[in-house]
Amino acid sequence: MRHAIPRATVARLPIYLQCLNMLPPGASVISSDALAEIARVKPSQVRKDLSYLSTTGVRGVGYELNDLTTEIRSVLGIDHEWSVVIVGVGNLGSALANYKGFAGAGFSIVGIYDRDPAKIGQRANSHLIKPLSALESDVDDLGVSLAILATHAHGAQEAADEICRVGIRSILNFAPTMLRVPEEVAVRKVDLATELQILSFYSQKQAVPDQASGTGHQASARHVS
Amino acid sequence: MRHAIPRATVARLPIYLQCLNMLPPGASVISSDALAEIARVKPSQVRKDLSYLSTTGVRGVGYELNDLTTEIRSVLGIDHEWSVVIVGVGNLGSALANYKGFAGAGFSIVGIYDRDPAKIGQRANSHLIKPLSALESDVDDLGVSLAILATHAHGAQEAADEICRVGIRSILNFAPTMLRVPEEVAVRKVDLATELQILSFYSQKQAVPDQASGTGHQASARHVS
DNA sequence: AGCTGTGAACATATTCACAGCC
DNA sequence: GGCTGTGAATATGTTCACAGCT
Repeated sequence: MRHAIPRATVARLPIYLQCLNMLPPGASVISSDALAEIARVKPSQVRKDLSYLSTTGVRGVGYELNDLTTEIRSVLGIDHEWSVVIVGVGNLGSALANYKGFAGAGFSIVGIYDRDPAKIGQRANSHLIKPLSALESDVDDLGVSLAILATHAHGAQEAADEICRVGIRSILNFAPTMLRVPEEVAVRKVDLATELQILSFYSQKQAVPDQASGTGHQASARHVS
Repeated sequence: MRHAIPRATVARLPIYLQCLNMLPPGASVISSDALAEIARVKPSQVRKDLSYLSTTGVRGVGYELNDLTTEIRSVLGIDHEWSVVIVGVGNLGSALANYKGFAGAGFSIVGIYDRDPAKIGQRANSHLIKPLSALESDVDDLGVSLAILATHAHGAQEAADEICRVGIRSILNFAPTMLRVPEEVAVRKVDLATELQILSFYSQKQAVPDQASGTGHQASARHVS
Protein backbone atom coordinates (compact mmCIF):
# COMPACT_ATOMS: atom_id res chain seq x y z
CA MET A 1 0.00 0.00 0.00
CA ARG A 2 1.59 3.24 -1.07
CA HIS A 3 1.71 6.47 0.90
CA ALA A 4 0.47 7.97 4.16
CA ILE A 5 0.85 5.50 6.99
CA PRO A 6 -2.16 5.92 9.30
CA ARG A 7 -1.48 7.43 12.70
CA ALA A 8 -2.78 4.36 14.45
CA THR A 9 -0.29 2.22 12.58
CA VAL A 10 2.59 4.58 13.33
CA ALA A 11 1.76 4.31 17.02
CA ARG A 12 1.98 0.52 16.82
CA LEU A 13 5.21 0.22 14.87
CA PRO A 14 7.38 0.92 17.93
CA ILE A 15 5.54 -1.81 19.77
CA TYR A 16 6.19 -4.31 17.03
CA LEU A 17 9.83 -3.28 17.09
CA GLN A 18 9.97 -3.82 20.81
CA CYS A 19 8.44 -7.25 20.40
CA LEU A 20 10.87 -8.20 17.67
CA ASN A 21 13.82 -7.12 19.80
CA MET A 22 12.66 -9.34 22.62
CA LEU A 23 12.41 -12.46 20.52
CA PRO A 24 14.72 -15.34 21.47
CA PRO A 25 17.73 -15.44 19.16
CA GLY A 26 16.67 -18.69 17.48
CA ALA A 27 14.18 -17.69 14.82
CA SER A 28 14.78 -15.67 11.67
CA VAL A 29 11.18 -15.42 10.56
CA ILE A 30 7.93 -14.53 12.30
CA SER A 31 4.30 -14.90 11.24
CA SER A 32 1.63 -12.29 11.72
CA ASP A 33 -0.08 -14.65 14.14
CA ALA A 34 3.01 -14.97 16.30
CA LEU A 35 3.76 -11.26 16.30
CA ALA A 36 0.12 -10.46 17.02
CA GLU A 37 0.16 -12.81 19.99
CA ILE A 38 3.20 -11.05 21.48
CA ALA A 39 2.07 -7.53 20.65
CA ARG A 40 -1.45 -8.31 21.93
CA VAL A 41 -3.28 -7.29 18.79
CA LYS A 42 -5.17 -9.19 16.11
CA PRO A 43 -3.19 -10.92 13.34
CA SER A 44 -5.13 -9.05 10.68
CA GLN A 45 -4.06 -5.82 12.35
CA VAL A 46 -0.43 -6.81 12.11
CA ARG A 47 -0.76 -7.70 8.45
CA LYS A 48 -2.60 -4.49 7.62
CA ASP A 49 -0.04 -2.42 9.50
CA LEU A 50 2.91 -4.11 7.86
CA SER A 51 1.29 -3.77 4.47
CA TYR A 52 1.95 -0.02 4.69
CA LEU A 53 5.69 -0.68 4.70
CA SER A 54 7.74 -1.68 1.67
CA THR A 55 6.47 -5.04 2.35
CA THR A 56 8.60 -7.93 3.38
CA GLY A 57 6.29 -10.84 4.09
CA VAL A 58 6.52 -14.15 2.30
CA ARG A 59 3.26 -16.06 1.86
CA GLY A 60 3.17 -19.37 3.57
CA VAL A 61 6.18 -18.37 5.67
CA GLY A 62 6.05 -15.03 7.43
CA TYR A 63 8.19 -11.94 7.80
CA GLU A 64 11.97 -12.08 7.74
CA LEU A 65 13.11 -10.69 11.08
CA ASN A 66 16.08 -8.65 9.94
CA ASP A 67 14.25 -7.13 7.02
CA LEU A 68 11.27 -6.28 9.12
CA THR A 69 13.30 -4.72 11.90
CA THR A 70 15.33 -2.69 9.45
CA GLU A 71 12.26 -1.54 7.58
CA ILE A 72 10.39 -0.45 10.72
CA ARG A 73 13.42 1.41 12.02
CA SER A 74 13.81 3.10 8.70
CA VAL A 75 10.17 4.14 8.49
CA LEU A 76 10.27 5.50 12.03
CA GLY A 77 13.40 7.40 11.11
CA ILE A 78 15.56 5.71 13.71
CA ASP A 79 18.00 4.12 11.29
CA HIS A 80 20.27 6.89 12.53
CA GLU A 81 20.58 8.22 16.10
CA TRP A 82 18.73 11.34 17.13
CA SER A 83 20.29 13.88 19.43
CA VAL A 84 17.88 14.77 22.20
CA VAL A 85 17.95 17.43 24.88
CA ILE A 86 16.12 17.45 28.18
CA VAL A 87 14.76 20.75 29.44
CA GLY A 88 13.85 20.85 33.12
CA VAL A 89 15.67 18.78 35.69
CA GLY A 90 13.24 17.90 38.46
CA ASN A 91 12.62 14.35 39.62
CA LEU A 92 11.29 13.36 36.28
CA GLY A 93 13.91 15.17 34.23
CA SER A 94 16.76 13.49 36.03
CA ALA A 95 15.08 10.10 35.90
CA LEU A 96 14.76 10.56 32.14
CA ALA A 97 18.39 11.66 31.93
CA ASN A 98 19.35 8.34 33.47
CA TYR A 99 16.84 6.23 31.58
CA LYS A 100 18.61 3.36 29.85
CA GLY A 101 15.90 2.63 27.33
CA PHE A 102 16.56 5.58 25.03
CA ALA A 103 19.93 4.43 23.74
CA GLY A 104 18.77 1.21 22.12
CA ALA A 105 15.70 2.96 20.75
CA GLY A 106 17.69 5.35 18.59
CA PHE A 107 18.11 8.36 20.86
CA SER A 108 21.07 9.91 22.56
CA ILE A 109 20.78 12.54 25.28
CA VAL A 110 23.26 15.27 24.42
CA GLY A 111 22.31 18.06 26.79
CA ILE A 112 20.36 18.86 29.92
CA TYR A 113 19.10 22.33 30.78
CA ASP A 114 17.38 24.12 33.60
CA ARG A 115 16.38 27.67 34.43
CA ASP A 116 17.19 27.38 38.13
CA PRO A 117 20.68 28.82 38.83
CA ALA A 118 21.02 26.53 41.84
CA LYS A 119 20.94 23.46 39.60
CA ILE A 120 23.32 24.68 36.94
CA GLY A 121 26.72 23.09 37.12
CA GLN A 122 25.39 20.03 38.95
CA ARG A 123 25.35 16.69 37.20
CA ALA A 124 22.48 14.53 36.05
CA ASN A 125 23.72 11.26 34.72
CA SER A 126 27.03 12.08 33.09
CA HIS A 127 25.79 15.45 31.89
CA LEU A 128 26.40 18.86 33.31
CA ILE A 129 23.21 20.80 33.82
CA LYS A 130 23.42 23.94 31.72
CA PRO A 131 21.42 27.14 31.62
CA LEU A 132 18.66 27.34 29.05
CA SER A 133 20.61 30.11 27.37
CA ALA A 134 23.17 27.50 26.30
CA LEU A 135 20.52 25.63 24.31
CA GLU A 136 20.72 27.67 21.14
CA SER A 137 24.39 27.13 20.37
CA ASP A 138 24.22 23.46 21.42
CA VAL A 139 21.36 22.86 19.03
CA ASP A 140 23.38 24.27 16.19
CA ASP A 141 26.57 22.44 17.13
CA LEU A 142 25.02 19.07 17.83
CA GLY A 143 22.14 19.00 15.37
CA VAL A 144 19.43 18.56 17.96
CA SER A 145 15.91 18.27 16.62
CA LEU A 146 14.08 16.68 19.52
CA ALA A 147 13.48 17.99 23.02
CA ILE A 148 12.04 16.37 26.11
CA LEU A 149 10.27 18.95 28.22
CA ALA A 150 10.12 18.00 31.89
CA THR A 151 9.59 21.26 33.72
CA HIS A 152 6.77 22.07 36.10
CA ALA A 153 3.50 23.20 34.58
CA HIS A 154 4.41 26.82 35.24
CA GLY A 155 7.65 27.03 33.35
CA ALA A 156 6.52 24.75 30.55
CA GLN A 157 5.15 27.22 28.03
CA GLU A 158 8.10 29.55 28.46
CA ALA A 159 10.53 26.68 28.01
CA ALA A 160 8.61 25.48 24.97
CA ASP A 161 8.80 28.94 23.43
CA GLU A 162 12.56 28.89 23.80
CA ILE A 163 12.79 25.35 22.43
CA CYS A 164 10.83 26.40 19.37
CA ARG A 165 12.78 29.62 18.99
CA VAL A 166 16.10 27.80 18.70
CA GLY A 167 14.72 25.65 15.91
CA ILE A 168 13.79 22.34 17.52
CA ARG A 169 10.74 20.95 15.77
CA SER A 170 9.63 18.08 18.01
CA ILE A 171 8.78 18.13 21.69
CA LEU A 172 7.93 15.31 24.04
CA ASN A 173 6.02 17.12 26.76
CA PHE A 174 5.84 15.66 30.28
CA ALA A 175 4.55 18.87 31.83
CA PRO A 176 0.83 18.81 32.61
CA THR A 177 -0.05 21.62 30.20
CA MET A 178 -1.22 21.84 26.63
CA LEU A 179 1.51 23.78 24.88
CA ARG A 180 1.09 26.49 22.32
CA VAL A 181 3.60 26.01 19.56
CA PRO A 182 3.99 27.13 15.96
CA GLU A 183 2.41 25.07 13.19
CA GLU A 184 5.60 23.33 12.18
CA VAL A 185 6.48 21.99 15.64
CA ALA A 186 5.23 18.54 16.62
CA VAL A 187 4.24 17.97 20.23
CA ARG A 188 3.47 14.73 21.98
CA LYS A 189 2.18 14.90 25.51
CA VAL A 190 2.69 12.31 28.20
CA ASP A 191 0.83 13.08 31.38
CA LEU A 192 1.19 10.77 34.31
CA ALA A 193 -1.84 11.98 36.22
CA THR A 194 -3.95 11.74 33.07
CA GLU A 195 -2.91 8.14 32.57
CA LEU A 196 -3.95 7.22 36.08
CA GLN A 197 -7.26 9.00 35.64
CA ILE A 198 -8.03 7.06 32.50
CA LEU A 199 -7.25 3.85 34.33
CA SER A 200 -9.41 5.01 37.18
CA PHE A 201 -12.35 5.36 34.82
CA TYR A 202 -12.01 1.80 33.58
CA SER A 203 -11.41 0.45 37.07
CA GLN A 204 -14.84 1.53 38.21
CA LYS A 205 -16.71 -0.37 35.60
CA GLN A 206 -15.63 -3.57 33.99
CA ALA A 207 -14.95 -2.12 30.57
CA VAL A 208 -13.05 -3.21 27.49
CA PRO A 209 -9.97 -1.09 27.06
CA ASP A 210 -6.52 -1.57 25.52
CA GLN A 211 -2.88 -1.41 26.34
CA ALA A 212 -0.93 0.83 24.02
CA SER A 213 -1.08 4.44 25.05
CA GLY A 214 -0.93 6.04 21.64
CA THR A 215 -3.49 3.75 20.14
CA GLY A 216 -4.02 0.09 19.68
CA HIS A 217 -6.55 -2.25 21.07
CA GLN A 218 -6.32 -5.40 22.98
CA ALA A 219 -7.46 -8.77 21.89
CA SER A 220 -8.04 -10.99 24.87
CA ALA A 221 -7.43 -9.04 28.06
CA ARG A 222 -8.49 -5.71 29.44
CA HIS A 223 -5.93 -3.23 28.23
CA VAL A 224 -6.82 0.45 28.21
CA SER A 225 -6.27 2.99 25.49
CA MET B 1 -26.57 11.03 25.65
CA ARG B 2 -27.01 7.90 27.70
CA HIS B 3 -24.50 5.10 28.23
CA ALA B 4 -21.01 4.07 27.20
CA ILE B 5 -18.68 7.03 27.03
CA PRO B 6 -16.40 6.48 24.02
CA ARG B 7 -12.75 5.70 24.77
CA ALA B 8 -11.62 8.76 22.88
CA THR B 9 -13.77 10.95 25.07
CA VAL B 10 -12.56 9.29 28.26
CA ALA B 11 -9.00 10.03 27.20
CA ARG B 12 -9.85 13.70 26.78
CA LEU B 13 -11.73 14.23 30.02
CA PRO B 14 -8.54 14.44 32.13
CA ILE B 15 -7.26 17.09 29.75
CA TYR B 16 -10.38 19.16 30.13
CA LEU B 17 -10.06 18.80 33.88
CA GLN B 18 -6.48 19.96 33.72
CA CYS B 19 -7.51 22.98 31.67
CA LEU B 20 -10.31 23.86 34.06
CA ASN B 21 -7.96 23.67 37.03
CA MET B 22 -5.60 26.09 35.36
CA LEU B 23 -8.19 28.73 34.73
CA PRO B 24 -7.70 32.08 36.47
CA PRO B 25 -9.93 32.30 39.56
CA GLY B 26 -12.19 34.97 38.08
CA ALA B 27 -14.69 33.13 35.91
CA SER B 28 -17.40 30.75 36.99
CA VAL B 29 -18.56 29.73 33.56
CA ILE B 30 -16.77 28.58 30.40
CA SER B 31 -18.00 28.15 26.85
CA SER B 32 -17.12 25.22 24.60
CA ASP B 33 -15.19 27.63 22.41
CA ALA B 34 -13.06 28.86 25.27
CA LEU B 35 -12.37 25.37 26.61
CA ALA B 36 -11.62 24.10 23.13
CA GLU B 37 -9.11 26.87 22.63
CA ILE B 38 -7.25 25.94 25.82
CA ALA B 39 -7.48 22.19 25.33
CA ARG B 40 -6.46 22.55 21.68
CA VAL B 41 -9.41 20.72 20.22
CA LYS B 42 -12.43 21.79 18.19
CA PRO B 43 -15.40 23.34 19.99
CA SER B 44 -17.74 20.73 18.54
CA GLN B 45 -15.51 18.07 20.02
CA VAL B 46 -15.82 19.62 23.46
CA ARG B 47 -19.59 19.79 23.18
CA LYS B 48 -19.91 16.23 21.95
CA ASP B 49 -17.61 14.97 24.71
CA LEU B 50 -19.45 16.86 27.43
CA SER B 51 -22.77 15.67 26.06
CA TYR B 52 -21.88 12.18 27.34
CA LEU B 53 -21.89 13.47 30.90
CA SER B 54 -25.00 14.27 32.90
CA THR B 55 -24.89 17.44 31.08
CA THR B 56 -24.35 20.76 32.68
CA GLY B 57 -24.25 23.31 29.87
CA VAL B 58 -26.58 26.27 29.67
CA ARG B 59 -27.47 27.46 26.18
CA GLY B 60 -26.40 30.96 25.45
CA VAL B 61 -24.04 30.88 28.43
CA GLY B 62 -21.70 27.92 28.74
CA TYR B 63 -20.74 25.35 31.34
CA GLU B 64 -20.72 26.13 35.03
CA LEU B 65 -17.16 25.55 36.21
CA ASN B 66 -17.85 23.89 39.53
CA ASP B 67 -20.52 21.60 38.14
CA LEU B 68 -18.37 20.61 35.21
CA THR B 69 -15.31 19.92 37.32
CA THR B 70 -17.33 17.89 39.80
CA GLU B 71 -19.04 15.92 37.06
CA ILE B 72 -15.82 15.07 35.23
CA ARG B 73 -14.12 14.02 38.46
CA SER B 74 -17.10 11.88 39.30
CA VAL B 75 -17.21 10.22 35.90
CA LEU B 76 -13.49 9.50 36.04
CA GLY B 77 -13.99 8.05 39.49
CA ILE B 78 -11.68 10.50 41.19
CA ASP B 79 -14.29 12.05 43.44
CA HIS B 80 -12.54 9.97 46.07
CA GLU B 81 -8.79 9.33 46.44
CA TRP B 82 -7.29 6.15 45.07
CA SER B 83 -4.55 4.33 46.92
CA VAL B 84 -1.73 3.52 44.55
CA VAL B 85 1.38 1.38 44.92
CA ILE B 86 4.59 1.59 42.94
CA VAL B 87 6.36 -1.64 42.09
CA GLY B 88 9.99 -1.28 41.01
CA VAL B 89 12.22 1.48 42.32
CA GLY B 90 14.71 2.39 39.63
CA ASN B 91 15.23 5.93 38.37
CA LEU B 92 11.74 6.09 37.08
CA GLY B 93 10.09 4.44 40.07
CA SER B 94 11.64 6.86 42.50
CA ALA B 95 10.89 9.84 40.30
CA LEU B 96 7.27 8.72 40.26
CA ALA B 97 7.32 8.24 44.02
CA ASN B 98 8.29 11.88 44.35
CA TYR B 99 6.02 13.19 41.63
CA LYS B 100 3.85 15.98 42.98
CA GLY B 101 1.17 15.81 40.33
CA PHE B 102 -0.56 12.67 41.58
CA ALA B 103 -1.96 14.14 44.78
CA GLY B 104 -4.12 16.81 43.17
CA ALA B 105 -5.24 14.36 40.51
CA GLY B 106 -6.91 12.03 42.96
CA PHE B 107 -4.15 9.55 43.77
CA SER B 108 -2.13 8.84 46.85
CA ILE B 109 0.98 6.70 46.87
CA VAL B 110 0.67 4.33 49.80
CA GLY B 111 3.46 1.85 49.22
CA ILE B 112 6.64 1.24 47.26
CA TYR B 113 8.05 -2.19 46.55
CA ASP B 114 11.10 -3.77 45.00
CA ARG B 115 12.51 -7.23 44.57
CA ASP B 116 16.12 -6.20 45.13
CA PRO B 117 17.12 -6.90 48.77
CA ALA B 118 19.70 -4.11 48.56
CA LYS B 119 16.97 -1.52 48.10
CA ILE B 120 14.62 -2.75 50.78
CA GLY B 121 14.60 -0.56 53.86
CA GLN B 122 15.84 2.47 51.95
CA ARG B 123 13.55 5.42 51.47
CA ALA B 124 11.98 6.81 48.31
CA ASN B 125 10.15 9.98 49.06
CA SER B 126 8.74 9.50 52.54
CA HIS B 127 8.12 5.82 51.93
CA LEU B 128 10.12 2.84 53.03
CA ILE B 129 10.87 0.50 50.18
CA LYS B 130 9.35 -2.86 51.02
CA PRO B 131 9.76 -6.34 49.59
CA LEU B 132 7.19 -7.42 47.05
CA SER B 133 6.06 -10.04 49.51
CA ALA B 134 4.60 -7.25 51.65
CA LEU B 135 2.28 -6.22 48.84
CA GLU B 136 -0.47 -8.71 49.54
CA SER B 137 -1.24 -7.67 53.08
CA ASP B 138 -0.86 -3.96 52.28
CA VAL B 139 -3.38 -4.28 49.48
CA ASP B 140 -5.89 -5.77 51.87
CA ASP B 141 -5.21 -3.29 54.65
CA LEU B 142 -5.12 -0.16 52.53
CA GLY B 143 -7.62 -0.99 49.81
CA VAL B 144 -5.22 -0.61 46.94
CA SER B 145 -6.67 -1.15 43.50
CA LEU B 146 -4.13 0.54 41.26
CA ALA B 147 -0.46 -0.25 40.71
CA ILE B 148 2.27 1.60 38.87
CA LEU B 149 4.75 -0.86 37.44
CA ALA B 150 8.20 0.65 36.94
CA THR B 151 10.56 -2.30 36.86
CA HIS B 152 12.97 -3.17 34.08
CA ALA B 153 11.58 -5.09 31.14
CA HIS B 154 12.87 -8.35 32.59
CA GLY B 155 11.13 -8.29 35.93
CA ALA B 156 7.95 -6.74 34.58
CA GLN B 157 5.87 -9.81 33.78
CA GLU B 158 6.76 -11.48 37.03
CA ALA B 159 5.89 -8.35 38.99
CA ALA B 160 2.64 -8.02 37.05
CA ASP B 161 1.73 -11.60 37.89
CA GLU B 162 2.17 -10.85 41.57
CA ILE B 163 0.21 -7.60 41.28
CA CYS B 164 -2.67 -9.46 39.68
CA ARG B 165 -2.45 -12.31 42.15
CA VAL B 166 -2.97 -10.03 45.13
CA GLY B 167 -6.13 -8.64 43.58
CA ILE B 168 -5.12 -5.32 42.02
CA ARG B 169 -7.15 -4.79 38.88
CA SER B 170 -5.47 -1.82 37.20
CA ILE B 171 -1.86 -1.41 36.18
CA LEU B 172 -0.04 1.58 34.74
CA ASN B 173 2.90 -0.05 33.03
CA PHE B 174 6.10 1.91 32.42
CA ALA B 175 8.15 -1.16 31.59
CA PRO B 176 8.82 -1.62 27.88
CA THR B 177 6.90 -4.90 27.60
CA MET B 178 3.41 -5.89 26.68
CA LEU B 179 2.09 -7.61 29.79
CA ARG B 180 0.01 -10.75 29.95
CA VAL B 181 -2.71 -10.30 32.50
CA PRO B 182 -6.06 -11.93 33.25
CA GLU B 183 -9.18 -10.67 31.50
CA GLU B 184 -10.40 -8.59 34.41
CA VAL B 185 -7.22 -6.56 34.86
CA ALA B 186 -6.87 -3.25 33.00
CA VAL B 187 -3.43 -2.28 31.75
CA ARG B 188 -2.29 1.02 30.36
CA LYS B 189 1.18 1.23 28.92
CA VAL B 190 3.40 4.28 28.87
CA ASP B 191 6.62 3.74 26.99
CA LEU B 192 9.12 6.54 26.81
CA ALA B 193 11.13 5.15 23.92
CA THR B 194 7.95 4.49 21.97
CA GLU B 195 6.85 8.09 22.42
CA LEU B 196 10.12 9.38 21.05
CA GLN B 197 9.94 7.01 18.11
CA ILE B 198 6.49 8.23 17.19
CA LEU B 199 7.77 11.80 17.34
CA SER B 200 10.72 10.76 15.25
CA PHE B 201 8.39 9.53 12.54
CA TYR B 202 6.55 12.82 12.35
CA SER B 203 9.77 14.82 12.54
CA GLN B 204 10.99 13.39 9.28
CA LYS B 205 8.01 14.48 7.27
CA GLN B 206 5.93 17.50 7.89
CA ALA B 207 2.85 15.66 9.01
CA VAL B 208 -0.34 16.44 10.87
CA PRO B 209 -0.30 14.85 14.27
CA ASP B 210 -1.86 15.61 17.67
CA GLN B 211 -0.93 16.27 21.24
CA ALA B 212 -2.81 14.04 23.65
CA SER B 213 -1.17 10.70 24.02
CA GLY B 214 -4.27 8.60 24.57
CA THR B 215 -6.20 10.14 21.74
CA GLY B 216 -7.31 13.52 20.62
CA HIS B 217 -6.37 15.58 17.67
CA GLN B 218 -5.03 18.99 17.29
CA ALA B 219 -6.68 21.90 15.65
CA SER B 220 -4.16 24.47 14.61
CA ALA B 221 -0.64 23.20 15.35
CA ARG B 222 1.29 20.01 14.79
CA HIS B 223 0.62 17.85 17.78
CA VAL B 224 1.20 14.14 17.51
CA SER B 225 -1.05 11.31 18.60
C1' DA C 1 -27.57 37.19 20.12
C1' DG C 2 -25.13 33.58 21.87
C1' DC C 3 -24.15 29.12 22.99
C1' DT C 4 -25.48 24.24 23.76
C1' DG C 5 -26.97 19.68 22.13
C1' DT C 6 -27.26 16.51 18.48
C1' DG C 7 -28.47 14.14 14.07
C1' DA C 8 -26.30 13.42 9.86
C1' DA C 9 -22.09 13.48 6.96
C1' DC C 10 -17.63 12.36 6.81
C1' DA C 11 -13.13 10.38 8.12
C1' DT C 12 -10.36 7.04 10.26
C1' DA C 13 -9.51 2.48 12.15
C1' DT C 14 -10.41 -2.41 12.82
C1' DT C 15 -11.86 -6.81 11.51
C1' DC C 16 -13.40 -10.27 8.34
C1' DA C 17 -13.01 -13.33 4.70
C1' DC C 18 -10.86 -15.00 1.04
C1' DA C 19 -7.92 -14.89 -3.23
C1' DG C 20 -3.10 -15.52 -4.30
C1' DC C 21 1.35 -17.30 -3.63
C1' DC C 22 4.95 -20.31 -1.73
C1' DG D 1 -1.18 -26.43 4.10
C1' DG D 2 0.04 -22.28 5.69
C1' DC D 3 0.50 -17.61 5.68
C1' DT D 4 0.40 -12.98 3.40
C1' DG D 5 -2.02 -9.11 1.22
C1' DT D 6 -6.13 -6.71 0.59
C1' DG D 7 -10.93 -5.32 -0.73
C1' DA D 8 -15.21 -5.01 1.54
C1' DA D 9 -17.86 -4.71 5.85
C1' DT D 10 -18.12 -2.90 10.18
C1' DA D 11 -17.06 -0.01 14.08
C1' DT D 12 -15.37 4.07 16.08
C1' DG D 13 -14.29 8.89 16.05
C1' DT D 14 -14.68 13.73 14.32
C1' DT D 15 -16.78 17.58 12.27
C1' DC D 16 -20.53 20.13 10.37
C1' DA D 17 -24.64 22.53 10.45
C1' DC D 18 -28.51 23.87 12.52
C1' DA D 19 -32.56 23.49 15.65
C1' DG D 20 -33.67 24.78 20.34
C1' DC D 21 -33.15 27.08 24.67
C1' DT D 22 -32.13 31.24 27.55
